[in-house]
Amino acid sequence: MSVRFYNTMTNKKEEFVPLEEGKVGMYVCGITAYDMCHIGHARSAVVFDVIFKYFKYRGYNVTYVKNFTDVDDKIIAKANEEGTDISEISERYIKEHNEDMDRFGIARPTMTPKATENIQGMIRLISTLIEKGLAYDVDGDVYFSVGKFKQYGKLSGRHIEEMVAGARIEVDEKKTNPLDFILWKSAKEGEPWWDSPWGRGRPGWHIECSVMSQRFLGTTFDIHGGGRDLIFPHHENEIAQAEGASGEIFARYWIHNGFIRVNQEKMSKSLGNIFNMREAMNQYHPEVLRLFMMHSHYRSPVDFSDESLAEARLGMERFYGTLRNIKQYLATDIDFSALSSKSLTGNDEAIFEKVTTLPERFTEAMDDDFNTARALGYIFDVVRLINGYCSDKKFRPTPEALYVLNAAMTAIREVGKVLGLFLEDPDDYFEQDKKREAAKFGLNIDEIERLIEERQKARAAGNWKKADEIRDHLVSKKITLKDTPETTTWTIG
RNA sequence: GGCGGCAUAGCCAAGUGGCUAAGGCAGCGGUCUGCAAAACCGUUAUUCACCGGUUCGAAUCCGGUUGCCGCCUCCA
Repeated sequence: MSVRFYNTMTNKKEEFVPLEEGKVGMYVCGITAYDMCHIGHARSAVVFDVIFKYFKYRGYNVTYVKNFTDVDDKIIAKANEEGTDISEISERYIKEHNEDMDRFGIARPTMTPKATENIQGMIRLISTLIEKGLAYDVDGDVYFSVGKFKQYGKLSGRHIEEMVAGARIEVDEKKTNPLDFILWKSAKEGEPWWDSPWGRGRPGWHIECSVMSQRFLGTTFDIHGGGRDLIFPHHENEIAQAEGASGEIFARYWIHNGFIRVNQEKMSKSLGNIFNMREAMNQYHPEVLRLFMMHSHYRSPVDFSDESLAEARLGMERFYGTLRNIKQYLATDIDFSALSSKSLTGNDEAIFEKVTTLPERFTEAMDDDFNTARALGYIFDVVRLINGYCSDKKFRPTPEALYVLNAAMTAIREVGKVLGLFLEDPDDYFEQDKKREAAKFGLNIDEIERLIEERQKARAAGNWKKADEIRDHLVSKKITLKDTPETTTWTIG
């Protein structure tokens, strides 16, 4: 079996055959460093983080390159606003980006090049394009001549003539064809610049990705990814630049993630419905946000709302609840180290078989276009199975049972690691959750625990009326109690 | 105007030619519990927006209709 996924270039699911056996070269368009990251950036990061981790899980040696755009109009505007230079702005937001992504459980890519570190490579590529007659220089501005690249539009399925007729394109006197895009911009007063054969200026947006991807991954490489909105014009232009210059195929497979929506609308700055990552992480555990995203296929749009996040939180509670349960059983001093799967019989054996084959089902789901939703379904199956196993009246924590539970935990953790889930200690997870929820609802944890203690005394005395009064009071504050013979635990929400 | 995507139970969401249409949330009945909660068991779509067609057979393929969304301008 091999990994299959949807290739935007062909609009079909295809079997993935890497250029070089056992290796994957992947380039993903990163952020323009001029503002805090929002959950849309987080989704893209999660999608490619999971793909990165999954290829590694499948035994590939992956080189994952994700760039930072650190020179651009918006960065310049912000720098001018603050009376500083662009590097201060970009460095600040790259730092914020890394902090957010780390907290989100996103593994650092193999390489994270910056545009400004690759200006010479861009100048070389632009020069080649001019030599080949695919680009032209007008007063220090260099444009790509779209009409000269026969395959223009092959990724997005567009045709040059139709786009010209489409008319929403700004008229620029300097361009031969209104669809031509800029490769090099001449510097205006007060803008950062680099020397070039066409005078002082800076690169256009698209050129950096053509250069950096090929620099680190080769002229032709395996996978290029990014958000759906980058298909046109960004990725189309990257192809034109790279393939126009080299005459060879640029990226062999294209992966694009779907968008985050809010109330059925795209989340965008112009609509003012942006949720930034940091804010979201204060409201929900990063794993809850990841679970929410992975609940849907990576190419589908997902609707971001309090309801959907609350549901993801409940799902997370289910996973961690089972892991906590297993952890408690394993904390006893029953020794199961001498056992092997051969020692198991009957139900123990059947459950063991089912849980230890989870990675196989997980792989089957992920091999099919990174189907995280189906994979999660399989993990939920194991959770239900284990909960049933433990809650059976005949269940006893025998060494055999603990051996099975340990295998279940190992299997869940193994696949969870690829998805970036279940990485917390279950008790820590619930502790964090409690604090976060308490802060959200303005509740005082000490006060709650004092009331619970008071209720415990009433319960011990058989004063059910008082115990229930206290519980009702807490329930009205969204606090749920769970009594066990010895103690009472509680959760919010 | 051009290009593309989506439509599956109360909600979220897999499934893209053939076993009983995954899984989660919510609901209902039961087990457990002082009562609850959690957990478990059972139950909840003869049916996959609508209309035609292809096929022995379609949620899945084809054509049309309706609705929603994205891209075509910076955008993950």
